[in-house]
Amino acid sequence: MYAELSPSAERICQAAILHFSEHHYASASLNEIAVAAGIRKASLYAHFKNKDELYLAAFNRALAVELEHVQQCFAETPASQLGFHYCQSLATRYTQAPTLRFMLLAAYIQPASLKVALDEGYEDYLQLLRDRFSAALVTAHPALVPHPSLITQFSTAYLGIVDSLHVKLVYTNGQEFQGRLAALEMLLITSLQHTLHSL
Amino acid sequence: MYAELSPSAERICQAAILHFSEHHYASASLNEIAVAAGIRKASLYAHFKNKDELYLAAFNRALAVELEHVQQCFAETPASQLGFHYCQSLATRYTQAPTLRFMLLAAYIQPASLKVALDEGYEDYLQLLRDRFSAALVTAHPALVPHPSLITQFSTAYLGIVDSLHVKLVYTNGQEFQGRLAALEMLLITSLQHTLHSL
Amino acid sequence: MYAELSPSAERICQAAILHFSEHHYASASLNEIAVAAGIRKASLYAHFKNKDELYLAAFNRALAVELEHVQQCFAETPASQLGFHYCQSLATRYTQAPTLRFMLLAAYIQPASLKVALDEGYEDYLQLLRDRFSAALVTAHPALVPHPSLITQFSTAYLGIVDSLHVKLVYTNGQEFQGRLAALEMLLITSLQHTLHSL
Amino acid sequence: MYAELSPSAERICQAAILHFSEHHYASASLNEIAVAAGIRKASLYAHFKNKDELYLAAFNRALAVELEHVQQCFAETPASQLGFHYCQSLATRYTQAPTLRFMLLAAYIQPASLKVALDEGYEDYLQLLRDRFSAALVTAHPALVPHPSLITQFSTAYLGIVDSLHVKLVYTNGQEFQGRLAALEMLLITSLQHTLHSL
DNA sequence: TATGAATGAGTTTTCATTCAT
DNA sequence: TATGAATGAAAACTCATTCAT
Repeated sequence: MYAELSPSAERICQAAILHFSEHHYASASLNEIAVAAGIRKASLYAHFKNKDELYLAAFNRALAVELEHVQQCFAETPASQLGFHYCQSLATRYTQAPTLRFMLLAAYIQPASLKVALDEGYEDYLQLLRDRFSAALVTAHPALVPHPSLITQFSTAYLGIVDSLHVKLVYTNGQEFQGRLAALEMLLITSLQHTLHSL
Repeated sequence: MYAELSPSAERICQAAILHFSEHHYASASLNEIAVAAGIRKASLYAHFKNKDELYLAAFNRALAVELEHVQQCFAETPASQLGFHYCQSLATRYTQAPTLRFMLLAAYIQPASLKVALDEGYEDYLQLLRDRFSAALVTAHPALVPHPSLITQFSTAYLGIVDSLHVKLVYTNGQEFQGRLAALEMLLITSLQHTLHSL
Repeated sequence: MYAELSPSAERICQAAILHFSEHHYASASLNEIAVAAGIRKASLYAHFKNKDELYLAAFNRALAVELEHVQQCFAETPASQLGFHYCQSLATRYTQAPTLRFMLLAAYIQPASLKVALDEGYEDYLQLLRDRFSAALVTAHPALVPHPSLITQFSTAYLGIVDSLHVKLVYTNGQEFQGRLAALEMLLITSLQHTLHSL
Repeated sequence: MYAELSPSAERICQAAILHFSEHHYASASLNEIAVAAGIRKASLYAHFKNKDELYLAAFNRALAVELEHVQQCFAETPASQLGFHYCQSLATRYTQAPTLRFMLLAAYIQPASLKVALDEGYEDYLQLLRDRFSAALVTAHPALVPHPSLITQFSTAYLGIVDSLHVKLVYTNGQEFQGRLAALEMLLITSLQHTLHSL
């Protein structure tokens, strides 16, 4: 997925993730990242060609961590939960994991030069979510198997719900998160029941 | 709602809205705004005390425009549409109206010094949406009137859907917007039918 | 001594004196002066050609006020006081009269373009002091009349004492002013006695 | 007394002393200092965090030089000179040593943010002068030892004389310096004789 | 006489990047 | 691999001055 890094580069990357989770690309300071990593600014360039490359490396690392978290969430819950365990995890994760904050920031506000690469990365994240949700959906409700368009529709809705929750986290630091989650979960569950009934 | 501006200040404000819709606060350039408005950088300061004040003035203008758009959308459609006409309008509006792009950017990524003012503004926007949706909901389905908690739940879900669509616009410039809208609309509609049935 | 000014110009001048007493030429702001005078910055130029001219006008006014104060001090005290009533007055005057603070600031720190004019003005002030002190000295001690060089020497010393007190005011806001005054007055008085004895 | 500086920082500091001796804090230009030191403006910030820090560093250096000069002057003259060798040295020193000009300017006109530090520095200078003068006084006239209040009074007067000479240097570039020095020295000497006689 | 608007020149400061060591 | 020093470019902001009204 991404290049192996030397221990020093790894340390820089961690500092960068933390910094980039609080300052978007343009207002992030390489100096602060370097100091946080225990080196001087000029030394960064021994590890990364420039700001773009460091940003990308940090993003890929953050992304990998979040992908792993998705995997775990879906692995440790029964299919009947339909991905809402992951939704539930987002609130505390957002406050505790800079990787999530960084990934969302990077997905929403991109420097033009990195737009393509960042979009692709975030698409990977969404695709994984879609796959896991779809799998859980058909496992929990095998009756849907003959209706792939319904599966698509519900998983598309699920992705929409996740993004909606992300937004709540980003712009209000999580207030009212639970209310929105409950309302949207209710929507999906009842809609699903309705749909299953009418099959 | 906001102070009247002189013609020059108005021109600057329009240029600022356009610029701020493409560059968040920290990476926006007063120089570029000035040039776009046909004046020199120093002349800005005859109209606005500093970057913060210009940003706020531009934000309030953009917000007013978006509030007006919400009003119109809900006014020109039957209640049975349940706010989905507004949702539908978002895709083209996002590409054509810098006011919407700016409002979203300002709501998601805020300079610390303006956080409170910007949050309040965006809350106004959300509150208006909630009010209009609730009104349409009870108009279209009077049976819900005795169940205020359901009204709250559906309108909370509606706001979540709107935010979710915003995100699709922001991070992919609208690709797959229609798919997400269809899926979430389906969710709400079927869930609503289900709920109405079981009353 | 200086041109008559219109009432508006007079008001500006007063505001300028106050402002210049707190900010030396280079860091003074015409805008602040204008606002303090109740007009806009551009209107200053209807009364004074530029910053230099306003500065000079204000200086000349301040100087005139201080000259008048010197006159009064010497007029209202017996010659035997030998100018120490004026010295004594300096401490409270410095805190209360912006004219004194401005005159000293302008005498010590001058913009190159006004050096000559300001120096001349301050020389007038010193010359007046010298004249008054000399007059008092010969009045109090007629025995000195045949020794003009002694009169010169003592009045030169007196000017030195006044400047020394000014400095104490300028750089420590008057702490220890009384101590210095007492010490220098003692010096002059005993020296004078000694000199008179040996005539 | 103050931090050791790298050779480059030292060069910058020298340029700063020269510049600050001619322009007080607010009207000094970092650009001119940099150019005088043979570098570009931005490079200053590799050596000093900001204007304040550079100013303070330069001031401390200038102060140290002046303290050293005081030491030397008193060391190389017999006590009977009573500090007037130092007074004599001031005239040429003022024209030749930017350190003296800078120290006086910084003592009289201070940026608010540095007031405390600069005052302390200048107090050190005055204290050293007082100590040296007192020592010379009692060495030359042991009869004063039992009268500490007289010693205080004469040294206070001495400091007043030094300040008075400074002023002459500052506001007239030294014209009439000799006259003032002679007059004030006469004052102190005759007053001292008178006092000694009457013990 | 007053002023709103405009501006060129200047200010301090930050930053990503380079390069010799 | 690390870094001190240097720098061009850019940032926000201030100011004295001008000019049409």
